Amino acid sequence: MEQKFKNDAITPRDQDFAKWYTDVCKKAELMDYSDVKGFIIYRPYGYAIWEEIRNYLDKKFKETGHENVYMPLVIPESLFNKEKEHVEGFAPETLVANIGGEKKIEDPLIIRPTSEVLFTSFYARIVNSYRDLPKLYNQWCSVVRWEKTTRPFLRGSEFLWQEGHTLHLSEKEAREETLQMLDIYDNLGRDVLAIPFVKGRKSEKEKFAGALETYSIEALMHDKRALQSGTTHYFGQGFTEAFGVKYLDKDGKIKYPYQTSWGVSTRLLGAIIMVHGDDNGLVLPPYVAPIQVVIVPIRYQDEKVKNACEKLLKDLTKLGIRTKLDISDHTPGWKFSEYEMKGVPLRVEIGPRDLATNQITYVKRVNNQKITADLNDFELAVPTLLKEIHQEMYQKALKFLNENIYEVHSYEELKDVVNKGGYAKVCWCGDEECENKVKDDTTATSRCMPFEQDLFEEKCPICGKKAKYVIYFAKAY
RNA sequence: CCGGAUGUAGCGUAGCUUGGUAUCGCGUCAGUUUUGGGAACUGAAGGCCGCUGGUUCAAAUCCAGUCAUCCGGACCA
Repeated sequence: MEQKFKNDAITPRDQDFAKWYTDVCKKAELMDYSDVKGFIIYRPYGYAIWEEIRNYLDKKFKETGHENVYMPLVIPESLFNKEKEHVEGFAPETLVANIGGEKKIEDPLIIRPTSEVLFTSFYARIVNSYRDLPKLYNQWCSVVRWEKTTRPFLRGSEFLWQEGHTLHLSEKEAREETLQMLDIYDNLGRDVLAIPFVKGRKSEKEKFAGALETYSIEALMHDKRALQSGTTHYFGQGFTEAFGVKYLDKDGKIKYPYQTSWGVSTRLLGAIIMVHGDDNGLVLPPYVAPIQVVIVPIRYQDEKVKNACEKLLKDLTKLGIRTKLDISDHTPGWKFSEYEMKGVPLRVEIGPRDLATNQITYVKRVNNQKITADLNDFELAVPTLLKEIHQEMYQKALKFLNENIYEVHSYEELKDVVNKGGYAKVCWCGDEECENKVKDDTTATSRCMPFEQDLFEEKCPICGKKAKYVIYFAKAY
């Protein structure tokens, strides 16, 4: 049996994690490669996951007063060059168009790697009065970064994301916005993706080009490497001054607004795969799963089975549960494996044997637990099981995260932790030199400084100077 | 961008050393019997051997270049 299906088997997760990852991406039909390096095809099953994330976030954004807009794909190079730090951060990875029709374009067009300058230059034209603020804009789009090393979802030359860009009257309000959006991302993990994050502020070295402060949520993958999963930035007035965004305030003075930006991308799909997946393939958290429940009939030609399946499909769909009834010619065993690989959270088996006692069999993808229950109780049972599955997945991931955070007290310990994987929680002096040293010695980088700054050591274990911040170091994607 | 590996049907592969028109399995299609953990039999279809150029009477095979993917490093969401 095992021999027979060797060809399309997924590489075992702990044998070769990278290969396992790409196997899952392709075999669960999330994506495919295109003809251009780093540009992937989002297949319906993968794209649907992104749509669920988008639906959830879009609702949250609107609830907090944001509006969607759409900005152009291209930025004139001359405009892009206006903010020095920002340009220096992105210049090495831009794709530039300089031919239009058959003529050379004198001011070449940069395919947006992010849209700070587009938003800011637009804001410069529409913001004149304190009455025009705040401006709370967001856009769903794709951006292009000319990456050297690419991997599906984790690092692409083009990726899908949302980018929020806001302007505020006061520093306080802008800082609150930055943290509010970070919380929305954190809640997305907790309530939808079943992914717990480590969150906090980035060091000077790791913050976004042009930002005064960057915050991030960081997930821990199964191979114990960190994945930056979302960022929010506080810009202060750097961009608004550079682009001349100014308004006349109540007091008759000309002022510059305070700015933020924030984004999450299709990289989250990578996080879902690498946090929850196992040797049988994908394991999807119920609230983003394109198919939440799959009904596998056994002996579909049996009238009783057919009727029960069709009724259940109809009733569950009516309840708003994304349900699929697979009546294809494959054997039940094939279907079991197929939907396990595709990570469907809950499977329902209906056969003559079940129906004889008016029962159905539920199987949870996350732990393969089988539950036999009365057919008529589905209305309560299915939503309850989905919720349970979500909780179990979250708790499992949380346990894994907590087991892989280590407070370290010496440099040897720090190196040890990051080398074997996981977060080293360090009392750090704040000097970039120490970050560089860790990176040189281990390739690990600082991830973020948690909001709870309970220093547990006097001295920085890297240099021996006075410790100022609690910070996480880890090897990251 | 640097180092290593790979590219033959939808997938996994044989053939390459020593040039002669491509092997096998899975999948696909048709039919029959099947169906509680990846069904069986019979028959059929499916190939610019990644791409471009060179050597040769002849290239999957030899040579050069190029593109893509994977792994490791440097760089970044």
